[in-house]
Amino acid sequence: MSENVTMRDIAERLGVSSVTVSKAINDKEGVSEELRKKIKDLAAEMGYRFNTLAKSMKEGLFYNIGIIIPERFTGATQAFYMQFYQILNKVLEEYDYSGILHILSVEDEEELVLPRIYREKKVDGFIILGQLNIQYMDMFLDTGVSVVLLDFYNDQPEVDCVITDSFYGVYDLTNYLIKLGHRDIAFVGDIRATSSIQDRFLGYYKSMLEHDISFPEDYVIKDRDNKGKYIDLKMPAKMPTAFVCNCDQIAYHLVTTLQKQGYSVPEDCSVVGFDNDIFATLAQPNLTTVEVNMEEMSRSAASMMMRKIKDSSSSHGRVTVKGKIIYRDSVRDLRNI
Amino acid sequence: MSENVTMRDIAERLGVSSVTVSKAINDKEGVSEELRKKIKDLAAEMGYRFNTLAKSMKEGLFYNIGIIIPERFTGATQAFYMQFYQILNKVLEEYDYSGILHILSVEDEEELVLPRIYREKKVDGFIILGQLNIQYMDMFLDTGVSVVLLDFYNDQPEVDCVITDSFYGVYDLTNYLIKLGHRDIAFVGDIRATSSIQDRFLGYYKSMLEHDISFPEDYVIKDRDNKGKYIDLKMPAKMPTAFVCNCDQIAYHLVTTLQKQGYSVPEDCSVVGFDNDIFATLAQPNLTTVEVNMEEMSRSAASMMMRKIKDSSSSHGRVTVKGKIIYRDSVRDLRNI
DNA sequence: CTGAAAGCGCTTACAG
DNA sequence: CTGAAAGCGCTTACAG
Repeated sequence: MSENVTMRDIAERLGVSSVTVSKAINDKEGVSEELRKKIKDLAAEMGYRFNTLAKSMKEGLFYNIGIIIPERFTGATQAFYMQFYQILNKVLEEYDYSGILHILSVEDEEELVLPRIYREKKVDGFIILGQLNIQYMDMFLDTGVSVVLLDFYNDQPEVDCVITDSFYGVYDLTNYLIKLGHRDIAFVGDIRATSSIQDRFLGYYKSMLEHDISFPEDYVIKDRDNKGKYIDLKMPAKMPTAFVCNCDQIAYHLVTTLQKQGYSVPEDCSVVGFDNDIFATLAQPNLTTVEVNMEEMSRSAASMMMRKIKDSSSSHGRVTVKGKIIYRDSVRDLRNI
Repeated sequence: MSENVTMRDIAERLGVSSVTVSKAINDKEGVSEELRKKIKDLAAEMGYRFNTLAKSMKEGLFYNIGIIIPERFTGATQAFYMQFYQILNKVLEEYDYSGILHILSVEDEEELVLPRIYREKKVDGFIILGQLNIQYMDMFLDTGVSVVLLDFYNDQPEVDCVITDSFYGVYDLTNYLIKLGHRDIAFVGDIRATSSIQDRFLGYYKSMLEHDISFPEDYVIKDRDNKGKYIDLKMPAKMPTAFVCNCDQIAYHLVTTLQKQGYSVPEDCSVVGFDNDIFATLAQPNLTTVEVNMEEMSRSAASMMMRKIKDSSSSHGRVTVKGKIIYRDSVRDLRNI
């Protein structure tokens, strides 16, 4: 039914011009209310569907945003970024935009291959979700397309990005542990892997410094190899009373590992995570963690992007969105013992 | 750099027509190899990017497929369909198509609101990933757009869909349990919830029938309420030696529940799942399960869709893709006891 | 092998 | 309030 009805078809049936139909349907002025209603009614009756493409052609706008996620951050066990994408997509809908996903394969990232949606001009800009290697980033920025980085940043302060407040998130969380009487606190994460893990470590470090607590070198526990693959966690010589993990997934692994070694959580060791993703509630006990506010971050990124599309010279720099500590059952209060 | 280079720009610089440029760039005949090379080189030099929109306008093709997932099947704990989407998207790329995700909200599904990408004609067809309510389905099919159902089907045999072979998958799995000496085997799943759960139940039932094993009524254990929310599992009066679960997620919950009640898996009870998703390896012990072949299913769905786009009268009906049993550690061999 | 003309379905800017 | 003309960047069908 209703194969390809155009504005012209409606115009002809009503004996008006297609310009008038366009004005009526787009709620622009220059049409009497009476005619507008007649046109809209007929459009509905004829099963008219607006053709965004034709509008795009005129305006040079595509009403699509490319969303790039490096393959490394996807896969069966990594739902975090896909969930992020989902929320981002919903927010873009509110601007009448679609988010076209592009998973950047490991090879394409290494060989600096730009995504097809770039080469074929299908999008007005790109939101990059998850840290890319530096050369790829540089190439991308060189093309001059509108780019917003989401959940990471690079060393150029003028590049627009939206990040979660890793630093203060972990800082607050570590302060909380210290307030509950913990002193022997370890950090789990490869502090060279990504800028956000680094910031989380620095938040932990600041809290420790402020409370004048020193810690041995083996209290910084590496959790992945150079390829980002998780490795076995090496416990410190002196067992800490609490572990600050750079993400919930590794916290989940840590809890399992500890329990296998005969430790109880939180009785023997407390564990906190970051992200509030599926692993936070999968872990037994459920994890105290920092919730990443994906919705708010998506809103920031989307509105940044919209401004950039309208004015490509607009620049916003780094925007930080605060997370929220979610208190659950993985931390023990050491004060009244 | 290179703001909006068009074929005409290239043509003017070379003193040829844009028709020739078009032919050269699209590798169509009618251009000398020499000229073709010159044109391609200049295109690269000028940073030319092909404008798919203009082509779309001429052809009436959008080179996008809408992928609809009901909101119910998404969320932090349900990575399965998002993973499916990801694979589907990659397969569509091979056809130079993009998959535009649309999460269908619960309200839109109930109020029969068609997605914006339908109303604004941004796609050539829809792949629906996950069972929708009947009225919505009917409305969708009534519009006449190309639709392929993925991972479910309805009662109209002429509607194209690609499903995993639930029936034989569970049938094989149950046979396997019986071969290992199990006789008291329960099924976990609401057999009215979706057609695939029903088929899984029937596969179980067929295997039981064939082996002439009867089972009490409470061996069919409901796992969710009418809204699809998981509920507490009610154990049968007589404890089975094995449970066949309709999916890995519920199998994971079952394992946890059993362990809390003091049962060991697989020593006291064996448990098998379906899907081979994240929950299969999250469960301790890891689950024996049926792997859904998302890649093969995506390929079928994509190629079906491509044929429908070329010839809207083409029809393929129900296509079944076989899964594979993945043997892990959640089943006990009862034979030599 | 090469290209002039027409058109895909809209919108913008202008004239009446 | 209403509409004729031109154009967005391509491609198709045809002529030379």
